[in-house]
Amino acid sequence: MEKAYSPKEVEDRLYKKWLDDDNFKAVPKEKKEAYSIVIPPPNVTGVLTMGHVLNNTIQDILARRARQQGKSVLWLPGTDHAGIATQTKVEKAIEKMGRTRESLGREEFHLQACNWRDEHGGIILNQLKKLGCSCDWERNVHTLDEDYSKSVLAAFVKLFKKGYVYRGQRMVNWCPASLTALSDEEVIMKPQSSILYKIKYNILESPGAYLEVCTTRPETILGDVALAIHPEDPRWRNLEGKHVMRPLNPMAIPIVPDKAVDRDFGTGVLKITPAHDKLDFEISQRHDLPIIEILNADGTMNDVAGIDYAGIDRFSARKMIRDKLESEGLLMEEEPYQNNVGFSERADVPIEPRLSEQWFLKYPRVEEAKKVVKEGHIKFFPERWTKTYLHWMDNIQDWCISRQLWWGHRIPVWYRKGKVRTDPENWHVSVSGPSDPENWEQDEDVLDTWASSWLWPLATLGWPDDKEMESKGLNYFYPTSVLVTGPDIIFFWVARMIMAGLEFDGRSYKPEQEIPDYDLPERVPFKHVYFTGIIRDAEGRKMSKSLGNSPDPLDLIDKYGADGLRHGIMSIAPKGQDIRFSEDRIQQGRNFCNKLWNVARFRTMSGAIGENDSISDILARVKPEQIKDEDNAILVRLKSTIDEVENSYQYYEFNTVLHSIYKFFWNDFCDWYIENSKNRMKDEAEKETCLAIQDFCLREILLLLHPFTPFITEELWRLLAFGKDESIQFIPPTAGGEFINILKQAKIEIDPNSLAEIESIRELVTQLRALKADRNLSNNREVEFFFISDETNAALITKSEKSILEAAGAKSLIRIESPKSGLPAIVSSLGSFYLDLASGVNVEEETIRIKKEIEKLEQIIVSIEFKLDNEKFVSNAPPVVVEGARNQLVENQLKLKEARDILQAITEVS
RNA sequence: GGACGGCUAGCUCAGUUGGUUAGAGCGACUGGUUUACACCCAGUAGGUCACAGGUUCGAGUCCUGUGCCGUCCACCA
Repeated sequence: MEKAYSPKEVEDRLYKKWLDDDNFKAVPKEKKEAYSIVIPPPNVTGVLTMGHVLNNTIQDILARRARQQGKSVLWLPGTDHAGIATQTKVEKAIEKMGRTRESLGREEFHLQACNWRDEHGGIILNQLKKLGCSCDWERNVHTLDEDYSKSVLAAFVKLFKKGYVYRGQRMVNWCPASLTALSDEEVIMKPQSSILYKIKYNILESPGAYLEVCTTRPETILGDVALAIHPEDPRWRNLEGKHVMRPLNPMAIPIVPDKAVDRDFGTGVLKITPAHDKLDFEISQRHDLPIIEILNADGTMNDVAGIDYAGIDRFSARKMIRDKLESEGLLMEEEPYQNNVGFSERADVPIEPRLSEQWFLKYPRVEEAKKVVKEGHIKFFPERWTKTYLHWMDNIQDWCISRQLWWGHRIPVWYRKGKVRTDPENWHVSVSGPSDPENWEQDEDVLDTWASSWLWPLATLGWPDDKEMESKGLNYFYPTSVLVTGPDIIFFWVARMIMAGLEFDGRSYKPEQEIPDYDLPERVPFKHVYFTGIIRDAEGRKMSKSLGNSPDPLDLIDKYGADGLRHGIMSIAPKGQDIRFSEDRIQQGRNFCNKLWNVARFRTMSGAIGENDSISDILARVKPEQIKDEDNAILVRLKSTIDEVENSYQYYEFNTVLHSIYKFFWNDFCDWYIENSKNRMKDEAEKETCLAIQDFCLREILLLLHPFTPFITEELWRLLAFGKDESIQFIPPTAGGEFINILKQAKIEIDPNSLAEIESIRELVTQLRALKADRNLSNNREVEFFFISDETNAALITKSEKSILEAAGAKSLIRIESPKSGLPAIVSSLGSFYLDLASGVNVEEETIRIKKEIEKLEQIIVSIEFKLDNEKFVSNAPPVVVEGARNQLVENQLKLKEARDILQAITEVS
């Protein structure tokens, strides 16, 4: 074995072997419990980010843990076509070749996009393999696959037939860069520094009189059709029914009363531009006002805006209009103003509210979707996200599902050629299209990407095709066990999947029919949702490509190994809290692997590997009469570690799981047990038992660690010959509940008291080491200690003498009756210990040291006495606590006495 | 405006139902290569648990309020 662990070769070799052996293949087996996870599909053309690393490491841990526990595991991988994002990328690529989307035409563009996807796509899947992800790759699904597309269209058709899908002219969020409508969720509000302009509108009926109107968007004056005032605002009592002159493209427009106007904002007068503002549109509907569009789809002004502005970008036009208003004396005032402007999530440009003809979805099963989460058929981890979820569900709005893109699932609606499209009489809606296609033309739009991914758990398992569902095991694997995702897509994806899951599962309920309670748990798409934290950089900023603050995970794998990366990221991933990334932690992950490697290396150097095939083989090598306190203690700690791990998994507390294992492995096993065994193994009689206990612990450590660091654990599993040809992947760690029994079968009784004894020995050793280190004697192994203690402790010290001498680095421990004068000393729970110093002690320093100790002890004693003197404490606190306090008092009083004796002994010298 | 989260050692964070003297890793400092590991070992220093009240025998932990940081939702032109 090499001195340092080198992951590269091991990882590539083992991953290939796992694939060759079909270890990740999901097979429905009626007798086994199913465990299933569907991957949150990454963008097909995306590359791995730290967010993916976290998210997928968690899924892999869960999948591997389940596999160890003998469950039949499905981890289903796949990718998302990511409509806008991918189309934008492809358009840019085409642009470089001097072409445009339009010049290619729809079919050619689609072909190009597929080529581009096939070329750049799938990179991320290979990156996941590097990370060690145990997905069933044969089941890989892409949202634009033929079967998946059929599911998407089928869902649309079903919802249409139930009346949940409708077409209509509505105010939508329009992205002038991508030239498509967006859902509300795709709009991000950003605070902006704008200018609030106060503009003069002359009142026609009262010459000389005027109203002042505030706006941040003076260019929309061109589309004004009215001014609105609050009907109960006393300032404008006489204005109802009068008119003002529109300051640009002059025309008389009415003043209308509407309660939607906020009297307290600005001047209390609102200009109405129905075509370009949501509220204005609603007001215009109430007052039967005309709608004047002044913008083109791409955000430039149109012909209606007038010859001066046509074709000019909205922001340039704003400046021109501001100047024009000023020159005409209509600009009363302008002041800097902070307001929120909606931006397109993808294109990052201000969106335009725009009136357009779109497809909308009224969400199905909203009430049931709330119920399943409220009643715990779906559990969120951490639980607090349920509140966010329910709040959104309570305020749910219809979903604009059509996109004016070419990359996606084309809406399965056909219109009769030459007829009015708005009349449903002329529609054909089906998955396969009309039988006489020559008489029809298909809707040009595609569906929102989320309107395909909301079917992910169902469609990847073959829904709605009976044969597919059968072969893919929908009945067996659905509902999936857990969904692991970020809270940022709780509305985009999680909520929608829940509704889709409840609506479609093969059985049919009419829309008005409630799903019976007993059926709800069977229809949810997943039972648990684990929300990860968001990974931030050292400054706390969200990692993003544009900031360039995200490290490339492959570089990290290269430097630290996949196991190191996984270990590092999991050690800093608290439950649902944002994560501040630092490469140091990944380095620690690598260091951990190296430590593991070396302890195994030490094991192979300590003696031949014996029968290690199974627990009983290992334990058969133990000679019960050779079991020492150290063995007892490490076994007790191993048991409690297993218990802690089992418990933490219940709550998805991965960093706690890892921390428990880490502490046991590093602090207890390596730093104490192994160090101690070096001495013990010199004795041939003890050696065999000691090695067997080492092997038993190592075996369990590897098993516990395997989900986190799969490669190195598998490698060592083979090197240490645990299980002849069997992979570690399918072996469960010893269950906490079985632990004692398994030892009993090997005739090993573990003594729980030994742990406390060993702990006090370890504590003593630490104090003795410090006693030496403070006098610059760390390296001197020839020192002698004198000690004073009672019979019980003296017996314990004698029993462990060899360990103590070895660990503390000393020649002898000599029991004495009374304090030694002139020697530095410490007070431990096992008695007071004096360091025999040949050269004289620095009395002054020693005095300060021991006085400090005395002071500390006195403080402790005072606080305990104070507590015990309080009758309310004695009568109210649980007896265990009171008893504990009394014991402490006695113990510390004893220590205090010893400390005072030491002080006296020192001062006697001087 | 509403909701949620965070504030504990220089840094990053643990601290599960209130109960010993508040912990870990990193960093700092001191000392160490006797054959597992310097990606290591031993030791030291470092904390008014954001602040103010309250409940309690007892509060980092529960309650109320305040401040700062962050996220989400809504949005007034």
